[in-house]
Amino acid sequence: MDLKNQIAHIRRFNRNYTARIGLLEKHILDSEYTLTESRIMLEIKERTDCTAKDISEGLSMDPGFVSRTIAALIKRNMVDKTISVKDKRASVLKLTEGGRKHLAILDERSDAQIGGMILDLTEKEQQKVYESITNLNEYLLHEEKQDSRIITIRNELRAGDAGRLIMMHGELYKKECGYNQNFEGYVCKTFYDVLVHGNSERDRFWLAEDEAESGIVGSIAIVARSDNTCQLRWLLVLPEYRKTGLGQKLIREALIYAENMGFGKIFLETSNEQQAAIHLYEKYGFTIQRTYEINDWGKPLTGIAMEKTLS
Amino acid sequence: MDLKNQIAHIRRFNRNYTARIGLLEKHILDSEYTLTESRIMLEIKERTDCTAKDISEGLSMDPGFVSRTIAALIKRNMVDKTISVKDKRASVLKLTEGGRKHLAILDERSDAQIGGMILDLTEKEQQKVYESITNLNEYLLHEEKQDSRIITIRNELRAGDAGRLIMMHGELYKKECGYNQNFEGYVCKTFYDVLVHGNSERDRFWLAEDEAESGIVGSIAIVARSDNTCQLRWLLVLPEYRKTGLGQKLIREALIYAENMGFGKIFLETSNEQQAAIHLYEKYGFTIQRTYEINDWGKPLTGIAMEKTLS
DNA sequence: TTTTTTATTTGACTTTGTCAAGCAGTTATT
DNA sequence: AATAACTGCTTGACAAAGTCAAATAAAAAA
Repeated sequence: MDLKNQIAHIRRFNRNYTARIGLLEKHILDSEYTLTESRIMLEIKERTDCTAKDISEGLSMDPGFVSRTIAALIKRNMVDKTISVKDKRASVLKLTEGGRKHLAILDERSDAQIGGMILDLTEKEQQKVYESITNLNEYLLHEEKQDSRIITIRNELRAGDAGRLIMMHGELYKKECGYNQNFEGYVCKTFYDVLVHGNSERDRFWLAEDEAESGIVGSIAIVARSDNTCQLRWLLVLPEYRKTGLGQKLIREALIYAENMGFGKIFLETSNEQQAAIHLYEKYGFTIQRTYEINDWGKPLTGIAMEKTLS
Repeated sequence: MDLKNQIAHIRRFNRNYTARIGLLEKHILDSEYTLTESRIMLEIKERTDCTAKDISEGLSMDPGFVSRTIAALIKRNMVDKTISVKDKRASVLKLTEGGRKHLAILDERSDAQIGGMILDLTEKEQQKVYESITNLNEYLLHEEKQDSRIITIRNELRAGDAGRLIMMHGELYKKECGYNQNFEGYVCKTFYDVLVHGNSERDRFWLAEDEAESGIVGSIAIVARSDNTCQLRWLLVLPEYRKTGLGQKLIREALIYAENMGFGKIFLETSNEQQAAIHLYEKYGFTIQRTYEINDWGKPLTGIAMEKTLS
């Protein structure tokens, strides 16, 4: 991607977007209070213990201008001012009941406008808009991604999921362990086995998805291997989602299911490089049964078979 | 995804982004000419046969104000005005040499600013920014995606590619033909075969990528099946990229490679539902050798084996 | 304590934007 | 063709928004 091209693309977007948003904002905020007054009230509402300085810095306005505008708002009984306890030069600004009411009206109108922009989009398009905005927030504005990610887990395996899980395995194990494409090929085989020769009544997948992003962020599955024995497979959690308890949650779900389905034994296979996972498995009652050599994945590895008796 | 939440997300972005961009713009455009003057000159530059009305509408400014500002620009020799041939009330505005020079300087500065915003991003992040902006352009501003998509074809199969191709096959054939997951499982098997048991010297992949989007948009591969015979596999072009000649290009690349590698015969397998593909294959010299039943993919299909002799 | 810095205010501006009236040319209607 | 309605632009009179410099009083640093 050509840098020059990219810059032009961004600039064009900036011009159009700011024009559009500016117009909307103007249309909405311009009521009996001027745009600037409304913006200042908004700022007061958003900040705790807001001072005049906060506003002039936050909205990059002239301090004198801010001072005057606030004075006018106080006169019109939209804002209250009390001298700060910490610093007797400064005053803490608060909205009055009237100020809050006014903003509530603007809020509603603004919500309606934005709502109108995304209402006729399909769910998928809305998702894309959300993700795009998150990206720009992160990369252009350097805003922290808020941490309140909502992860949902679904059981149904949909078209493309198998491929995506293979892709995730291939990419991740390449990146983190340096495995070669034999490994991805091997994962293909495991999915072939379960999709074509599996037992759809007893096999089950758990796929974790982040509500704010498209795609799978974590997975696990139970595959029946005999009447009494099942295998735990494809435990994977994307790096960004580790240390959140997601891995444990997936294992717990899988174990509960395995017990409920009446399996007496559950086993899994991993390698000596997956120490974090092994500890997790041990925590949930798996013990190492045997080890073996793996030489196909680009470097010598020790395969580890673990097992747990179910009640 | 909660609508209320989404709206709040967008609004927060709007506020921050317009504030940021507005500040940048102000800083840059505010030279010896005021922001408004520069913006008007920009508008004149962008439009062909720009009139005062175009500007007042395009930038949503008061006609009177525009008139005065233009008069000032004319006086300072940045803009020329000639009475329109079509309408003697209106005047066509053009930039003078000086106007163009001035804008060129601003352009450079603006480019530098935007460049600064994306310079310390990784290639992948830049790609994400580009895509995000394209999305917002399309979904929020309803700008047409420009059609000048640049498609590049690479030969190297990277980690995750196999999984992605399986995913694409699974999703697409489900959506377009209603195939079930046995099909995706079957595709897994084919990738297992080539990744683990294939001949990396003779097998080859062509993966088409859109420069402006991440991910693969089309694929094809040659797999050696004997010394003399190879198979054409995984021809796929995403719906949005069809009718662009991409499919043909992929086939041609593959055929040229097959000939150069000294294969005497090339064959492929498809089904009766892939009529468009079959026509393409026939166009490139493939003929139907035999047909057979396929009953595993969710509905009865006729498998079709095609073959072509290579010189 | 003295000096410097900081948060705000005030006065004197300039720039930007708005509104209404008017003029000359264009289009529509009778 | 004559009239009316409309349109693109201009102008005057204002109002709003924003800037700059100086002043004040409290806080922080030397």
